Amino acid sequence: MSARPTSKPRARRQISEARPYHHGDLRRVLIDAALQLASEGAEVSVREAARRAAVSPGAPFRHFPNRDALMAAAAGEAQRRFRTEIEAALAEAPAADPLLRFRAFGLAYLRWAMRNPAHFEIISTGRYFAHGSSAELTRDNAELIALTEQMLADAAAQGLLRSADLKGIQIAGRALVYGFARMNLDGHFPRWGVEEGEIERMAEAVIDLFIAGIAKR
Amino acid sequence: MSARPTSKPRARRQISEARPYHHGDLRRVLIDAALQLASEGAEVSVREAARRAAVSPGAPFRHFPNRDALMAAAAGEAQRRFRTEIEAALAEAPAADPLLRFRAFGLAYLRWAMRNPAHFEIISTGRYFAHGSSAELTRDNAELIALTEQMLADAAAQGLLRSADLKGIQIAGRALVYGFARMNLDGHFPRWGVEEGEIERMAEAVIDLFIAGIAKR
DNA sequence: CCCAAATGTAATCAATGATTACATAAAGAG
DNA sequence: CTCTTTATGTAATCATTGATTACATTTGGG
Repeated sequence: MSARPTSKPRARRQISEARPYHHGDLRRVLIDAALQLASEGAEVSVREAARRAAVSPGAPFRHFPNRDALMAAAAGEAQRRFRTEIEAALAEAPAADPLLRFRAFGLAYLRWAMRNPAHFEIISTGRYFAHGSSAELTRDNAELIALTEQMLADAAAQGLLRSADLKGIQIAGRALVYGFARMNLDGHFPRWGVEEGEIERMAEAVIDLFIAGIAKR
Repeated sequence: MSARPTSKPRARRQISEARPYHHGDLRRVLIDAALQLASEGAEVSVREAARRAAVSPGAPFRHFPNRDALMAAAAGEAQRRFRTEIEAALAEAPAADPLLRFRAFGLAYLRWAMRNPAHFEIISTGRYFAHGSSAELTRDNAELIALTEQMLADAAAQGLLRSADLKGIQIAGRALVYGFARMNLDGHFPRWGVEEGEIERMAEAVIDLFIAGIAKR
């Protein structure tokens, strides 16, 4: 799947021409263009992606059956980056304290969402493609959720939690970070956008407030 | 073009003809059509709204300079209904207990959002129109926020809160309900959609969990 | 009564998602 | 190496949509 049989360029006609007939890896370039467009705040259109790839308007449809499929692929790529960042943060968090790990998860989540709002929107919104359409994305997301469930279960086992309603805590936690991230990209933090660090500090405060709320003391 | 219509029925011109040249109140009808379309899950297009109003595709632009303006007007209408419901709920809540009022606010918020997801999206998303474009909507929203701030301030004054970080609590509360509402309409509650009451019960549980988290005990 | 403003229609444009017929490059069989 | 097959890109085209412009009709004030 991943390894293309990198063939040796036997016919090197493309060097002489400014634009060879066959694009190197159009699929990847289109995905990157879509992510790029999204992060510029622009409408993501198939044609504009094709334009950026210097390719005809119909070419993308050789790689994606429709616009949604392109967006789903872009979402998959974004999700992969998101997950990488989460896991990196968890790798640095102390293995012993589930609540600290929970906190690290939430911080990494919000930090990525603050810094890549358009990518976060593509992943989360279900507006670009039907959410069930990408099995990979669904599975990937389910694994992240399972991670947090495990942390909460560990915390409960260690007697760190005030309430036994783990499901409720988990939903509330998800809603909290999701809501904060979406409020940011939906423009509900009007004046905070100016100073960059302010919003991330607020995110940290909100997460700490939540953890303090669920922790036994 | 033989018989001229009757002399001067000031307000009742549309009764005789099947479709009079002038629509009764096209502006209102277009707004309703837009809301109707949204709640059907369809794409809201100016043309479709015009189609539903049995009017030419260009007619809406006599009432709204562009699509965004129509959506902003629809959002204004939706927000009015939202606020009406919130205030009705607050009117029934006990005046003395700020935390109970806070809870009633959250419940009414989520209940409305669960039952009118498309309307909630139009209000919140900033995707149909620039959020600052409708001063009325901005002011209206600010007043609702001020309401919750007042409740929290009252609660703090009565010594009901565990933390003194009112701003943090307020943002967290907003993020919580906003996130829950958006998770619902973004399709993050996959299997819950089937049974109607389940999701509202979960909403209540989440709100209670939050209130328990911020309350002194 | 008449005219000006408001409001609707018809025609038209540019952009977009999508499809189809055709062109060209790449890969493999012989 | 040559020939065929398949993957991939182009060109042309279509329907839909937001938007604009010229024109038509109604309404209401002077």
